Amino acid sequence: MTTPPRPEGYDPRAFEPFAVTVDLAVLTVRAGRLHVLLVQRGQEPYAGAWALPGGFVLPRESAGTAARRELAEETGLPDAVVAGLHLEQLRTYTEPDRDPRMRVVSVAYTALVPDLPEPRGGGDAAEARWLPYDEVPPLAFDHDVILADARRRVGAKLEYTCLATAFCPPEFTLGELREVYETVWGVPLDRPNFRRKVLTTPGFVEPVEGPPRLTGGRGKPAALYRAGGATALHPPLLRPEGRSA
Amino acid sequence: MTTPPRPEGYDPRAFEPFAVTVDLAVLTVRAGRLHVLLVQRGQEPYAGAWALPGGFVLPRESAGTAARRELAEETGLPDAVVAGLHLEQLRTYTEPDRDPRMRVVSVAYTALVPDLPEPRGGGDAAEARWLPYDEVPPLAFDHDVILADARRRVGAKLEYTCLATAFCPPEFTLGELREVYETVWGVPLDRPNFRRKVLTTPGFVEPVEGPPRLTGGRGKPAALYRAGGATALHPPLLRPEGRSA
DNA sequence: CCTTTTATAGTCACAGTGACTCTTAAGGAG
DNA sequence: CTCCTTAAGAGTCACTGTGACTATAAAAGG
Repeated sequence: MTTPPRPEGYDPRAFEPFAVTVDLAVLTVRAGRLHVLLVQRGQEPYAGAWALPGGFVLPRESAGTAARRELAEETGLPDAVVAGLHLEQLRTYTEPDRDPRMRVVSVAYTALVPDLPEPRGGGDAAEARWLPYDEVPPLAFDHDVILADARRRVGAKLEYTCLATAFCPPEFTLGELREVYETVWGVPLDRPNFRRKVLTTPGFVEPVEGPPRLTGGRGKPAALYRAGGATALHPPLLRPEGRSA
Repeated sequence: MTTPPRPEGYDPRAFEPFAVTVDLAVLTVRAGRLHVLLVQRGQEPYAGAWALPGGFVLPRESAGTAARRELAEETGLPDAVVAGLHLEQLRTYTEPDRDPRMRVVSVAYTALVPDLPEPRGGGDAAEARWLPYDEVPPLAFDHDVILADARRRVGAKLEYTCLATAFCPPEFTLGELREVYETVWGVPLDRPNFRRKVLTTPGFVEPVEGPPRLTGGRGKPAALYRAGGATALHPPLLRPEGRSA
């Protein structure tokens, strides 16, 4: 199955080199649905297919730096947005034949962003678009697997971290925050109970002093909050049932 | 800070190649203390220093395969043990200067094992030994960081998974299982409460039918259990306070 | 005006847990 | 043998957090 090991005198330069790439699963909640940022590939292999944004790590870059650079290049999102977004290493994908061209190891990242302006293509990407998660077509390489892993991870992290605020604009209502949970988990949550839980967890959110209003829709205007200082949720906010959807 | 990006016409082979390695943080509980499997390096750089076991990923190997191979080579642990152990990808370390020789990206794994026979060196490792976690000297490369990350991750995973059984032999007592939690978390747990929690969580452990005894120490002999079918813990078993030790 | 919609307040019962006590079954010392 | 120590295992009680649910407040639209 593999080349026999040569423990002593092993010189990695003697072998065909590895390339290292980053891939990004950028998620957002838009109109009550989970969306993913995808790019349409402009080159072979998989030219024309949709893929996660990403690309090669440069010789003097860390993978995290490369992730932000590639995201900016391929999607044209504003620099301030790219610099400030929550980026988290997900997993590294190393199957020998995952890229038909050569041996490529890819470090995948997950990013959570509030609803953002439409991106534009750039670099290797012919086009960049937000697609609803459940309308995503088969993706290039093993990106379907990466995306599924990212979704599972984000769902789990909502339970025991304050990460949901990363999906919201700087100031948000508890209704918007609840929508994040409902969208990612795919289950409706009880409004009063959700409110109680969030407000009694120290550091999850803090009230914004200004006029307790904001709207455009009907119903009583909601108070505004911003993310608090806490990052972990103790005790966690468990999703109903053991469902992993 | 980095070489300027060259979005189009980028050929990764034109650059100095990356090497890809795996590093393993193998943890066990021995005599009530957390231990780490370390090897003493036989070659430069860091010759003579302690390091996590690991090595280069071969051209036709996945990182997971490489991890098991390197572990077997460098520690001489029995094949059956290496084949059966719980191995989990931790994180990938990509800082450009983490290895003084060349650009090396390392995929780190965490493994949890029951108390095992003393390993022996082999391959690049002059010696292999179990060292108590809090007596670990400064390690080669960025292995201190990897080890600390592994420890934090394992501590967190004990809360919401059944992973603790991976530290135990196939049949174990609830006292041994509790010792795993106490050792990794560094806090004493209430015996009856721990017992109640474990036994009422479906699929965490299942009783072994045989004679409800085993011993060598004093005290009432404990019933034996083996790991159940569950992997997740709902609801989780939270450690006292929000301590992350 | 009434209806609809959403936010916010409050109630009640129950499950899970922390803190604790008590009993049982071994080994060791005398 | 008896008594002491040690650890397993059974059981109690009070409190916290949560799920389910009801009620009120404040907006928009007919």
